[in-house]
Amino acid sequence: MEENLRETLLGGQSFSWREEDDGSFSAVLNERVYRIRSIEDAASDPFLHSYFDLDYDYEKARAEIAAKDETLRAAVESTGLIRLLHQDHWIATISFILSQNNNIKRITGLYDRLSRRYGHEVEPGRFSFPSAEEMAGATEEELRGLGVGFRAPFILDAIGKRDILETLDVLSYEEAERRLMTIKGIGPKVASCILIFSYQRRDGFPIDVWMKKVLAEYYPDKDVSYFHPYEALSQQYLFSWIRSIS
DNA sequence: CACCAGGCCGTGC
DNA sequence: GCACGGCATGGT
Repeated sequence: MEENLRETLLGGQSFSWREEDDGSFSAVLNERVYRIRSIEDAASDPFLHSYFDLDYDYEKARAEIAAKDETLRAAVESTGLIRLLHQDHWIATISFILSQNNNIKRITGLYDRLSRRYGHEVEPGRFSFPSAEEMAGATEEELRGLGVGFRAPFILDAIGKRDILETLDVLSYEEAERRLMTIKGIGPKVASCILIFSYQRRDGFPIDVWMKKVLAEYYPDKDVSYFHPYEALSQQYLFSWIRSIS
């Protein structure tokens, strides 16, 4: 089966990527614009090599997930190969604070507005997502004016507690989650997304409104340990699948 | 008009 | 500990 780059980039892990009219994908990351057509384009670039987690064997993981049960097999076969991105901590933190009680399309729009307002232009018309320092002068009124709504104070709290993000790598999942949740607007679901998509914690298992449906309907008598050791990747396949058939 | 979206917070019990 | 209402905004 083939690489599903669209699902990896646009399926809710990241809000940095745009699909161009010619079918390529582009994003402002690492102080430049990246444009790629396929995963092969990432192999020669050190930043993208890490970003796309190219050293992990996703074919093997995918095969083992598919062998677990019929639901996972259907999810894996219908989706193709998806990866878990290795994103910047700050970008992931703000992105998933924005994500609560929101939809992917609108999250992407808010991400763009924050970039245009507080980031800097690395190419004509292309703005970086702002660093915590670039956002440090933001006010609640300003943020609400961009449309973030009730998430404005959460973003301000994250700005003030940004140093937390540099302390999580050495911690256990539970301790890292606990520390992330001291930031307002970060609960278990948002924390799990940050830890998976930015800290390579493959044992996270985000449960949002879509996953509640999947678990209730297909795994009523199971708990998360059932998906071990592929909790995060299994979740991502199930998330993509349930949305595609709903 | 209602209900929903990659939920969380504050309150009440 | 768990249940519940509220929450900004835009789409259906």
